[in-house]
Amino acid sequence: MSSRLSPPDRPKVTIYEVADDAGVAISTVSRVLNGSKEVSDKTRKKVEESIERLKFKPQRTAKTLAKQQTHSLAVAMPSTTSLFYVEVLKGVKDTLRERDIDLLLCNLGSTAPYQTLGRFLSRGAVDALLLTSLPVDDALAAELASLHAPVALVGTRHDDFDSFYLDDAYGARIATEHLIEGGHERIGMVTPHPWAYDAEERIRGYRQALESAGIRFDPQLLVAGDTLKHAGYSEEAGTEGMLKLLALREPPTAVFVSSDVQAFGAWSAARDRGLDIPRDIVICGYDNLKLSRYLDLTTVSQHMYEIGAAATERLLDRMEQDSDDRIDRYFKPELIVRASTGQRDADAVEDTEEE
Amino acid sequence: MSSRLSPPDRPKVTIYEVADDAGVAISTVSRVLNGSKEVSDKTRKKVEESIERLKFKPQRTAKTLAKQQTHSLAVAMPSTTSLFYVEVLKGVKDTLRERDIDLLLCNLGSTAPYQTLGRFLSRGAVDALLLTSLPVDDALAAELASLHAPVALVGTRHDDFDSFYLDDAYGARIATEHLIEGGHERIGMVTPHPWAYDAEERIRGYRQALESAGIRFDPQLLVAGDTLKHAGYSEEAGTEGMLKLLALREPPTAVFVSSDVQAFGAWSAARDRGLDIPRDIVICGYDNLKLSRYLDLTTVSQHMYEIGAAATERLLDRMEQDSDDRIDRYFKPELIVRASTGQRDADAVEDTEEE
DNA sequence: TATACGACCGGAAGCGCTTCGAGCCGCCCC
DNA sequence: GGGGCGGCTCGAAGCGCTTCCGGTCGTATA
Repeated sequence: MSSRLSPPDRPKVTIYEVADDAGVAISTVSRVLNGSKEVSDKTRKKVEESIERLKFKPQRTAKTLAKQQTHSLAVAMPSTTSLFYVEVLKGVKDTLRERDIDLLLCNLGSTAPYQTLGRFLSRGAVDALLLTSLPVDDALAAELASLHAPVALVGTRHDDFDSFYLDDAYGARIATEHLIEGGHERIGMVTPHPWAYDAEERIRGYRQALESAGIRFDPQLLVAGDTLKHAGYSEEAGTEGMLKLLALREPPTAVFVSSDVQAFGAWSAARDRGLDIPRDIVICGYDNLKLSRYLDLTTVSQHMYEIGAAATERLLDRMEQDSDDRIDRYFKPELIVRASTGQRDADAVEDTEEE
Repeated sequence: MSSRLSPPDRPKVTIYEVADDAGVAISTVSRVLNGSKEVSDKTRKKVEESIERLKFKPQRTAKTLAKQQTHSLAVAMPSTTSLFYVEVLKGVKDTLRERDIDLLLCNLGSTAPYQTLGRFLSRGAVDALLLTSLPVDDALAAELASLHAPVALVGTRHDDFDSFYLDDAYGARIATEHLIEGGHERIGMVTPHPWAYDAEERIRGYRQALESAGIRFDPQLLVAGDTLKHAGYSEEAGTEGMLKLLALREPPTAVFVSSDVQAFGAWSAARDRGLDIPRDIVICGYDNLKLSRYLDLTTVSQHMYEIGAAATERLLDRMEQDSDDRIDRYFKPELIVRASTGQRDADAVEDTEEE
């Protein structure tokens, strides 16, 4: 237990040494560090020279304690490594670029997201929080409020916090309508276990579209994750869902899958059964992952990057000037038609890779 | 400028309140907090009750200052959002799970990775660093050493630091050999601008394989990123590279592409030209992204997840018990044969999604 | 019964920075 | 020439924890 927690022997050059060296008080050093104008040019110069000579680097942690600000922004997401969130994260990171703000990652596993988040927040070490996907109930709302730090919600919403979310119902509706326009009537849907708000919404959109077209909703055609071994937005879930649909006495001729990743799984399941896409069965995904283009997968674009960027922007604003009004903004998804639903590839938009 | 940097009015309950409430000294409270055994059961209980009653949460930042430890691990990578690094990150995160350690992300853009890293490190707020891909020169080595914190290198190596890297030459060699065994002699290669060590190595492996097979190396068949508009491991780079190869008087019949992402680009370029894969041209990628399975892309697996996990494990070990010996471990890539090189899909391994 | 010792706890000095109140000095004004 | 006013600087008091140093007991030992 007494493992030598090496008290690091960093050749600590502190603000005191600088002050000594420059022959001033530490408060003066602090002032030049922070660009206060209450310092004469002469002493400023002197201090700057000492800083340079001593290679002094102000220690972030001390400032943190003194100012009660951590200079960090946390992003909490169910799975940092899911392809979906990668896009959001990229939006965050790009708008954080060049800012002197640390990016903390918090992974809410899928098992106990609320506890994980709670534990993370109780460490009390963030100036702002971007929370994705997790539905905000009253308990969580209270916890978030008690942070006394700006919070932005992405892909979920709550009256008390800035919310940036998606019209999932709309997205599902335009996807389903597209399938209907393609002449399909038996349209299946594969969706994850709806522990998240968005899943419900997409189901709603799907049913709306069917209804408007006068197609009766057949419960058999709706495969939800909670009836499968694999839940969530995984490929395996997609595979399993598709197999279940194909096993029906009267299988669907078109399938709307709740995410591209699941769609990949569904796709390979169909292919393994010897089915040709789109000849024998058509598939429409959701998310518009960049890679979907290579499968020629029709899908729904969610502008995740933009959302991540917008939310971060807002957090930054509120970090330096808090405001009481709440943003409540939602993004409309967009249908991207490709070959997997029988249309010819008509990709106009080419998003450019910046990295 | 005098933007009200809201001095948060958090109902601060500190260790002092707890001490007051429990009728003990703050040092005792601290001892209870840290599970010191030098405290009687009676007082411990008393203190714990006060903590509970007051809902006291020790403030991480104060501890940080006092102990000179930040309880955080930073991961620095060229592009946090590249699909490649996502796997590494997942390995990191999974082994960090349940540990009371913050995960900081540092994005070295591709423009000025060294500066970006330098700036990040000078903030001096990490207990450990996992650095990927960036070649470590003497200046950087010195900088890293001056951190006085454990450092692990992934995908690059240096004598002074724990290194976990890949035998890129070997990976490229087995890929190329596979193509040769398929009866190909005109084998192209698409590689990014070699600002990274691995690119060179892969070129070396490619040439080795050709040489062993008695095939003359044709410079025309090697398309490097520095001759293209799009550099790096992007799809666009792959597309452009493939087009360049196809434009040759005598185009290759097989192409080894340095990354799966580029391979996707190359793939679609070939397809757009009306070429069938693998009938007209075969393609082999590198990385074994999960999604490559859906394109049936032959590729080379790099075990990125395992590497990320191993490196993190090591960092954690050294955080609590530093050691002077250096790990120098490299991982052998593995060829994954699929339909894109004319073989029938033989996927045995099914990695399971855990999230 | 005196001594030693260990368990337990309080006090106080940091950790390295920010910030506020106060002081000094030179200058302008009446 | 005295008072006042700014510009500039210093000193010291935090920020909320950790930890070392002693001190006070109660108990075991001679």
